Amino acid sequence: MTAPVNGSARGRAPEGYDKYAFEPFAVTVDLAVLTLRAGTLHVLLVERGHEPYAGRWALPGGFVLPDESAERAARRELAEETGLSDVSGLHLEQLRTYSEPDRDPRMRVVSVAFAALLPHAPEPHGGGDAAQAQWLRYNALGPLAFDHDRILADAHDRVGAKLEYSCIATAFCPPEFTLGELRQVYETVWGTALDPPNFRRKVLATPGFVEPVPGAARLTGGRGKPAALYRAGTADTLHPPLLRPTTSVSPASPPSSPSPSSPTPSSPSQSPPSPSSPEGRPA
Amino acid sequence: MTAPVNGSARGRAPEGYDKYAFEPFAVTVDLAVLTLRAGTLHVLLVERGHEPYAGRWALPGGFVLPDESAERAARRELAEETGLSDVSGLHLEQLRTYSEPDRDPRMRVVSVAFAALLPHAPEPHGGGDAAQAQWLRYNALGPLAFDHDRILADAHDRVGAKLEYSCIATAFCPPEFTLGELRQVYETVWGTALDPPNFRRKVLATPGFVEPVPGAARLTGGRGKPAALYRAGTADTLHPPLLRPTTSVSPASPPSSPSPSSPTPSSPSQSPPSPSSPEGRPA
DNA sequence: ACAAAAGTGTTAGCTGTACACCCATGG
DNA sequence: CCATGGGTGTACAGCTAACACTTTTGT
Repeated sequence: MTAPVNGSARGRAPEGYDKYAFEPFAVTVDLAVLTLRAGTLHVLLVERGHEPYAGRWALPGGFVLPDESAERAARRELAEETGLSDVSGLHLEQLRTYSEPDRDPRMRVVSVAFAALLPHAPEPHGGGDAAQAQWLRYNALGPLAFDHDRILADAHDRVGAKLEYSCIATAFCPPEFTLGELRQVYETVWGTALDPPNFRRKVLATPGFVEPVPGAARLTGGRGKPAALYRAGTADTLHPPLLRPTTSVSPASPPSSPSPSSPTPSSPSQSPPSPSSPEGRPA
Repeated sequence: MTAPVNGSARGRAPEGYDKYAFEPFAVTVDLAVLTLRAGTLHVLLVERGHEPYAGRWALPGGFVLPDESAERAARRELAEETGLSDVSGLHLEQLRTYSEPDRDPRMRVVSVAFAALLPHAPEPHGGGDAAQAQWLRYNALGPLAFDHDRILADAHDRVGAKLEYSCIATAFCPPEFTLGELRQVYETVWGTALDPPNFRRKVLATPGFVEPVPGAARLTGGRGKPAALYRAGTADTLHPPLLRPTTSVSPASPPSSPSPSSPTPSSPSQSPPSPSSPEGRPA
């Protein structure tokens, strides 16, 4: 049901029932804003200036206003926090809703969490207010405020899982990018090295994943042969999926990371690997 | 942020701010309770007795109470609606949260949707109240109340996707089941026929998916050779995944259903195939 | 005896993986 | 001219898909 049909109110479903009959719930959004800076995963965090958790880092977010959906609220907050003008094209994904009664000691706060993926990282808004916002390395985080550790870990899991079977990797890339940059997205989020030739073939074999920039455009990231440029395609799903390596070891096997690039996808204060989260294709 | 740090309230984050400063939000849960009856997918629905949408079928659900999480509320509602005594072992999965401001004409209702998977279908509670609850065939539904069509379609997508890479199929089966019954879960939800020998091998090759019931137990579903019985294993992920057939046709290709069993997985009044939903591994 | 479902075996074709190799550029 | 990264080719392992075939029951 959508409204007044629950255990006690069942069947009495009034027309204009008392809106204030129940203890009020605050509905907020929390954003896990992820980007790649210098080849490592970064998260946008704000420093809390007040109790509870004064001085701790927390995910940006805020109240859902009376006339907007959670998605709209998330996009508005994203624009405010990052200072970006057009947030409309950015990838925003609803993670899940966190509703434990004691997650905020002050009152009942139900929070709809989102993951946002940004191409390049503009310096955060640093709005005139007290709270400072900053990009921090995902791998070097202390415990966050509230249950934001768990939310962030869930966001990382979800993004990692979606890389396997969707095209969201391009959401981390600028409008034009090389296949090497695209591969770095996978390697950074997964914390594993990928075989460049095979990665290239996989991506190009998927119809709408990327499309070449026709002009013999090229660009260099330093030394080496100039790479061709690509734009994000129209497809949003990957067939067949691009599975993580290290996979297929069925029995127990801790996250042995034979990756030479990133040390380990160690989450900040990673709550359990969240096999219980409502998504997150393990692998 | 979890509470008072949003655009306008940023930085002022008071200790005991006015709980009633905002228009109140009602927080509810909606349940898409799925089960298999006679080889077809069924959904638990309640008939609305009042406006809006009087006479229409709707998903069961209700308010989240002040001291419980959405998950707890969902499980409580599930117990109430199905009349089952121990709902603790049943598979419950948070889908996503629906928060469009106009989704309920009476007031602002934010609803956390869940999908529940039941093994066998007890006749619904049919509690003494006015609203009657009933199992209805998923393929023969008229438009539901509110945005419940979309929620139900999202639930179906999610369950279909999770069958590919998780072991939730056993959640539809009784404690002991045959591999034929397990295969029927896949065939019914996906609307496609699977090759029994290959399905068998896939399942048995996955370590923790199912485990044989040691006693030379067997059971018959009618004619044919008696089948061995299995119990659900401890694993919750499938490696490698059990992908849907009809897959791998990359370009446009409407849901051509070459399935001899189910006619088509046609959703009730299926909103767009929801490539936009926050999960749902297409295929 | 026949139909139906369980279960075993076998094989052709595809895909992923690993790795060798060539190309173009900066230092 | 060497290191570095882009890009191509190729061969082997493993898996999937398709289907033939045997087993065991009910009618």
